[in-house]
Amino acid sequence: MGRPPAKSPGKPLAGSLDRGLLPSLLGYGLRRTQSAVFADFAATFAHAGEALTPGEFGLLVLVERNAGLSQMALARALGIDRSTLVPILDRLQARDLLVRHRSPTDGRTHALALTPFGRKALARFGRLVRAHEKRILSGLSAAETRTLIELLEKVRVSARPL
Amino acid sequence: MGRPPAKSPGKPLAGSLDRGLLPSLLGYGLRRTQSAVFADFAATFAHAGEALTPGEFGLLVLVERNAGLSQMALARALGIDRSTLVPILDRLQARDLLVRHRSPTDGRTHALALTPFGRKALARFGRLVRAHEKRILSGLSAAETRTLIELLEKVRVSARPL
DNA sequence: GGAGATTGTTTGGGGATCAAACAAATTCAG
DNA sequence: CTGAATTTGTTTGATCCCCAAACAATCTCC
Repeated sequence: MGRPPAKSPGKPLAGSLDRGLLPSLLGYGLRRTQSAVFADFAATFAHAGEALTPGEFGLLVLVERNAGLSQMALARALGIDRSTLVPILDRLQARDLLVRHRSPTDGRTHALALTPFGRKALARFGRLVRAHEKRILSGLSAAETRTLIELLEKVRVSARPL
Repeated sequence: MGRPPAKSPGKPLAGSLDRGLLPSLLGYGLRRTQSAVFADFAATFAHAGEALTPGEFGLLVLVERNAGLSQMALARALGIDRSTLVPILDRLQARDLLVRHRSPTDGRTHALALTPFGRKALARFGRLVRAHEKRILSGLSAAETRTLIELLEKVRVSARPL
């Protein structure tokens, strides 16, 4: 069988693997960057003694800015199933960050809102997120940052609708 | 009960929610874009009657280009724990895409390799991935594509609390 | 009033992820 | 060479995310 010129057999060099075409793929770079950013987010919060995921932060911001919204509306905004949202809200509610009020106008829905404690916590979280963003963007100029966010949006609209 | 002609204060319009500062955050845009790209990837494969995740594709490419590597080396390259890799390889092996050979030089390790069927399948997968990449990048010029991948890499370098 | 739709929840089924414990094999110290 | 330490793959246990289907409570519309 036509074998390429013999390489050192057995042990591939630690750390440096042949990634083939992967580095040229946007999807690959996106996934790796996302993973690194997520890790930086987690580290930023852990260092401050807080615990929160990017998804939870986004959810809290949405609830703060749209007080009284229903779980269905929130699930739709997050792009997840309404049944997926239930345990997430359970956890946030157990942490006293938000509450499910009964809607006075529609007995089926829950009106979501931050607790006073949740509002204070979110202000704290927001400061951590800004510090985190500042760090991951420290290698980019303001113009590059704008370009990056803009290009990501362009990609998003070209991808198939969910 | 007459239905109110105007919007009552509780109901935000479907789809348009106040996202506050989220759209200005790179992490948020990254997460949403990643999600859309993932959905497009899945749709592309489903449309062709194939089933594969981006992670599985990356894994198969790594094994193809580095035949004989161990599970530890692969896990390290993927940035996941070696115990996480086990069920993933089980599934791929059950689909006859790859095999765990016994290493002749080190009885502890498994030498991973694609099966002949796996190589043929990966060639097919590669064509689907290129079509998928072409679509998600259809809104960008070649220069913009290069810029995007380059900026993502810059971010990855800055986000390194690992 | 009653049929049909909506909402939140529960249950069941996939997976992804890590940590800890283990057996088998290798490497290393003495 | 022999026993201790390390490495590798696996199993188990714990969270977590995701969806689909079924269900009761509630609302809407005819």
